[in-house]
Amino acid sequence: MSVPLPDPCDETAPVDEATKPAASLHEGLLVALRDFIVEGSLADGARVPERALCERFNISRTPLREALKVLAAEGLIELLPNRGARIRQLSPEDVRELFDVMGGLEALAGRLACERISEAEIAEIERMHHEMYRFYLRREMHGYFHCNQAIHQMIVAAAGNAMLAATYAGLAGRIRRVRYSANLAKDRDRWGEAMREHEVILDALRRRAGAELSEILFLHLRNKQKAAQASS
Amino acid sequence: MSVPLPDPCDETAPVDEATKPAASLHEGLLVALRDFIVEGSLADGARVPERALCERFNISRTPLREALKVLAAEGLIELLPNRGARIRQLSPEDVRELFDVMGGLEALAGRLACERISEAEIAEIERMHHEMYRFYLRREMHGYFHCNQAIHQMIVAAAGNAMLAATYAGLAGRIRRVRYSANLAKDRDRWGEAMREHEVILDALRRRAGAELSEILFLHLRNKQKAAQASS
DNA sequence: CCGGATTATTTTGCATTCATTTTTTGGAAG
DNA sequence: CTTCCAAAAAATGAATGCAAAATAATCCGG
Repeated sequence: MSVPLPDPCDETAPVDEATKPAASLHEGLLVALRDFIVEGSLADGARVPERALCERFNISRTPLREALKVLAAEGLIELLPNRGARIRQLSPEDVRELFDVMGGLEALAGRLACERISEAEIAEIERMHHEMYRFYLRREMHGYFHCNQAIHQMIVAAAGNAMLAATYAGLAGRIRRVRYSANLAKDRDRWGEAMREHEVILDALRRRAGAELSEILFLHLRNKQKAAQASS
Repeated sequence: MSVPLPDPCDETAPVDEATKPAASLHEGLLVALRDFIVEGSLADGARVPERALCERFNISRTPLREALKVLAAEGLIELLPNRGARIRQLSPEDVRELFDVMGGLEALAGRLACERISEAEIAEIERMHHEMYRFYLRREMHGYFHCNQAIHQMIVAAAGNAMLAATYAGLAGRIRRVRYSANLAKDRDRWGEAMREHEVILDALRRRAGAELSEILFLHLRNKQKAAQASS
């Protein structure tokens, strides 16, 4: 009774973020296709078979092509005029650049996180850190990487900046195809070094030393990049 | 003779970057539409008239809708299921977030620029700086802002990181609709302060003090944000 | 005269269709 | 047997068509 006119021009915020998954068919297709590509279902540099994907997702070419255009804008695929799409393969130089940008964004995340992170959030990151440490001691790569990614993700989330999170997620998706995992196996020293860096990161976060954390995070990513590059 | 089979999978690089402008109709439309929106031809929060734009650009709905999807992915517009697109209006919070992310990216740019910038590039930035100073002395806002943007752009370019440049450009496009210009007029102190900050930026760049420049640039953007916010 | 429901119009989303371009296939000449 | 060229086949880019949803307009009851 208090809202007789549900003003049709009032779509500013009411969209429930929790209901997002089922937003629309296009949105769903986009997510599905992105996953399909990021998961590595298509070979690196391979052409994207339009027709096959239409059958695979049971849709016509129109929505598929729309999704393809978006994915191209995101940098996951590239469009060759009159020749369709192909999985974009990142050159070593591209990967280097991506690592640096992600380093810059994580540095920013660290700084912002120090300004607003709660004790509870720090505690959660500490828990994850210790879990990661256990994996490190047992030399369990898979678990270690999972925790590692989770920690970095949590720092980004703790920054409380949606634009940052979105930008970061976009770049993370593009680099996911690059298997920079499994490289530590050949480089035990790097693994230990990374673990120590994480100790320092956590310490700076606890002290809420923004500038310091920012610096460490960037260098941490730089080191990660160097390690990945060396073993590639 | 050495290449009997022009391997159809070898489209890695030959695409001439200089010939890009006329890449394809879709690409052209995308640029045109983006400009059309960024330039402010559509009111903030207004619905995007699909049909009208089709006539405006003399194309059918299919390519237009593709472009719309891409623009939505870029964050310039938002898609309401079954209700079309509307110009995305940035909340003060969004703007705050954007400024921080751009600050983070410029901080990164400054750091990277210090690693690789040439004397010639520094000299060019210095020239622009002095030109900006002249505009400052004469209180010519328009020219001042032009130089200001050019300097920041040059620092990003000097970083020599295409991913960074692309990411930065994307965010810059989104914020262009926000008129944070003309705010210095009401705040002479901020103007002088900004000018002094630019002196420090240039100094750090000359000394190639990466971490220092990084810090200054981020804070410079923070101050810019505060000034914009205060006068809004 | 106003409010609410019903119908008509417009708009959106997707499928289908058409014109070009590209790629493949076939064949003939060298 | 290779190479070049031509025609067939397939794929791409864009326009049109059609069902469903949303918005606007109309009509009827109070």
